[in-house]
This record gives sequence, structure tokens and C-alpha cells, in this order.
Amino acid sequence: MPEPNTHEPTFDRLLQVAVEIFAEVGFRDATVREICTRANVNVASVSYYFRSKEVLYEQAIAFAFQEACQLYPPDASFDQSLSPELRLGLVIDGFLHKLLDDSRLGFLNKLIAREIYEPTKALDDIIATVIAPQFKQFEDIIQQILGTPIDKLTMQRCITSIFGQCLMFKHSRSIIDRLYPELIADALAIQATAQHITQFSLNALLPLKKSLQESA
Amino acid sequence: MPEPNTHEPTFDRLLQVAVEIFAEVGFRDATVREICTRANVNVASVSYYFRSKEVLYEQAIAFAFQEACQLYPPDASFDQSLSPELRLGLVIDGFLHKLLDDSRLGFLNKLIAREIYEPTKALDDIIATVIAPQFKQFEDIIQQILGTPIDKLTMQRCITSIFGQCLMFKHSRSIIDRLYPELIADALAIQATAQHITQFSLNALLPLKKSLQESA
DNA sequence: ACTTGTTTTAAACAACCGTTTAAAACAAGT
DNA sequence: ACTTGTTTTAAACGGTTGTTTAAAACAAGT
Repeated sequence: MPEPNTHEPTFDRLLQVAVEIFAEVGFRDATVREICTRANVNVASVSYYFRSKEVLYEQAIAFAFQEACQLYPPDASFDQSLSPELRLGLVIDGFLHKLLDDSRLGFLNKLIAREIYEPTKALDDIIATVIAPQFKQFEDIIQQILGTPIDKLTMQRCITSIFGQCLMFKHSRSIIDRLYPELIADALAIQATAQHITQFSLNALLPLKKSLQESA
Repeated sequence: MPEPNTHEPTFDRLLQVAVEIFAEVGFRDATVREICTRANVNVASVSYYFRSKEVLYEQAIAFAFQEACQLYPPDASFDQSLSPELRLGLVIDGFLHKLLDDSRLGFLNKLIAREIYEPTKALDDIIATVIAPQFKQFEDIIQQILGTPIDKLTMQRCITSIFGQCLMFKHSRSIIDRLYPELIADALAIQATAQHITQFSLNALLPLKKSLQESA
């Protein structure tokens, strides 16, 4: 029985493995030798098919993005018929699971999380195509929850607060593992944690509504 | 006029510069050559005074810790006579400023933030001496705010939520700089952002108190 | 079978890393 | 002045990195 990855063309195997390894250890710590070894491919193939490690990285991100698009099409969180509170919960739950899941589902979000912490040239693209839209979605949801327009900076801070609570579990994973491992022990725990972040944020947002109404 | 760092002994200059560079670029991306160059010292000095780059790193962290301890002694946030709400604000404000300040004040917290994202052997020490106590302080404050004992996991999640909101501005600095630069434009803006995180978290915590009382 | 263009391969390259070496420079005690 | 122990120095070492090379293997058309 031949290895499964021997049948697919070299180019595709390289891309797939590149996504995995870049997501695992980041651009800097990933070596083209490791990528090629795991893809059953000669070291020179990276230079041959892509021009450099950098180009391979960009293509890997693009590939992961395409893969993600067709893997999970427009979420239920975009369904405008649902209440904004429910949609906020769906977004957070999906985001957290993708950040913590170790299957192919989470590769894109892991690449992005790495790119956020240690940016490369690719970050600006990622912000434009992924992060800014996600922030916009948060903004819309928050807007609908509050009902009334809100101060621009306050809105930015609220988005940051929600986003920060989620990313904590990726960027500060080491702390979670050592101090609070139960919070992400299994899928159920993750779901409960997502539920907490949602409720925590909703609790925090509602008084903003009140103080706005009172001052009107 | 001789360079100021020529008078201090080699050992001390190495430590000081090491703290700076490790805080700036992290353990992996820091090169002993760069450290030695900026300290006006020969490359071999690292092996001579410390055994290796690793040991230098550990000593640098320890040095930064000592420096921080005598630079800002026990905060007002420990003053038990103040209200827990106020103390929460003080902790968050101090933490955020140290995370974002580029002077010597912030070196320790930057080293720690890096260590959290990409742990080395030093992390366990740091958790025991810095992070766990800080989390304990959050726990005490939250406890006092709520008045009544709270579920252990809920407590852990609340601490994580607050901590995550703060660390967002360090670990996801690239996003802030590109999308919401006004949030940390100057000391005043940072203070306002800290105020937001505090109010956001207080808003989120209070309903926990209510739901506990109601279920009692 | 032979040619042509593409793909794969083992080996080498140049640059950089942390670390070591052995000699030179220095300081202090006698 | 000379010895002894410490510090500094330029140079080199061994290993790893991304990238290149030039020859071998392969595929397809005629």
C-alpha cells in the first residue's frame, strides 16, 4: 500500500504540508527541509515550484483561505433573521473552536493568529480579506444589540474586548494549559467557555445601551 | 565624551542590553552578536560570563524582575482599604501601560508576554512568581466585587476574560496599529482604553452577582 | 529509437547562528 | 620588573538555514 500522499502531484502535496507546518510552528521556525521531508519531496522542489520559502508561505495562506471558504460556507451567524445576541454566540463559538481545533478546520485561523503576533508581508492582505470583515460583523452585531448608534472609539474598544477574550486561548495557550486546562479540555468545555465569553460580553454591552438612553 | 556604557562593567552592560533585545525580538530572533555589538563587547563575552545564550536569557529575566521590583514597589492596587472596583481599575491601568510603554518600565512585562506566546524553560518560573500571583489578585478582587463565593470554572473564565482583553494590546498589536491606532495613540488614550476594559469587565461581572443571589 | 521538454535528485553553496579557541592585553601582588 | 590570574580579543569551528546547481530520470511526440 503506497503512501496516500504519493499519488497527488508534488505541487499539491507541498502546499498541503506547508499549510500544516506553517500553522504549527510559524513562518520562521518552519524549515523547508521539514516541509519537504513530510511531503516526500526533494528540498529543491520549493525553489522549483515556488520561487522561495516566502512565496510558498503566501501561497499556503491563499490555499488555506480557499480551502476554508469551501469547507465551511457562510455561517449561520450571518443569518439576519436570528437575534443579534444569538449570532454573537455563534460567531464566538465558531471562532473559538477553529482556534483550538487541531484538524484541517483550524489551519487558516492558526495561520492568521500567528500572522497577527508576528506579522509578515502577508498580514495586510489578511486584514483586508478576513479580519476587517470579521470586525465589521462584530460591529454590526453590537450595533443591533445596542439599537442606537454608539461612539466610534467605544465601538472599537468593545470589538477589541470580545476579540481579545477569544484570542487569549490561542496566544496565551501556555497559560491556559498550565493554570486552567479544564477550560478547553474537550469540545464541550470549549463550548461552555465560548458561552461564557458571549454572556460576559453581552452583560458588558447592555449597560452601554442604558447609559445612552439615559443621556438622551 | 566616552559612551556611557563603557564605564559599567562588561557583565552589567551585557545584562542590560540583553533585557532590551530579548524584550524587543524574543529569545529566538535575538542574536548574541547583536547583543554584544550594542553592548560594546566581544562576542565571546557571553560564553565567558554566562555559559550560553540560554543562561544569559534566564539571567536577563531575573535581572528585569529585580529591576521591576525596586522600580515600582507594591502598587496602590494592593491597598485593601480601597474599593475592589477601584483596585481593578488600577491593576488594569498599570498592566496596560507597562505592556505598551517602551521605556525600561515595560521590559519585564514584554519579556513575560513573549514567554507566554512562545514558552521556554523559563515560563514555569515566571508563572509561579508573576502570573499566578497576578491571577490571584484578580481572583481576590473579583471575589470581593461579587461578595459571595463563585463557581471555580466561572472564576477562571472571568480572570481569563479580563487578562485577555489586556494582552490583546500586546499580542495583537499589529491589528491595533492598523485598524484602531487611536486606542493607544498616547498615554491619555491608553488610560481611556484601560478605563473601558475596567468598566466593560465590571459590567460583565455584576450580573453574576445578581444571578447568584436570585438562585439562593 | 530518438529528440525535447519537464520533473526529480544528490550534492554543494553561501550566509548566519551559538560557541570555542588560543593568544594578547590587562591588573595586582610581590 | 616579574609573576599570576583575570579579562578581552580576533579568528575559527561545527551546525543549520534557504537556495542553487548540474546531472539523472522521466514523459511525450514523432
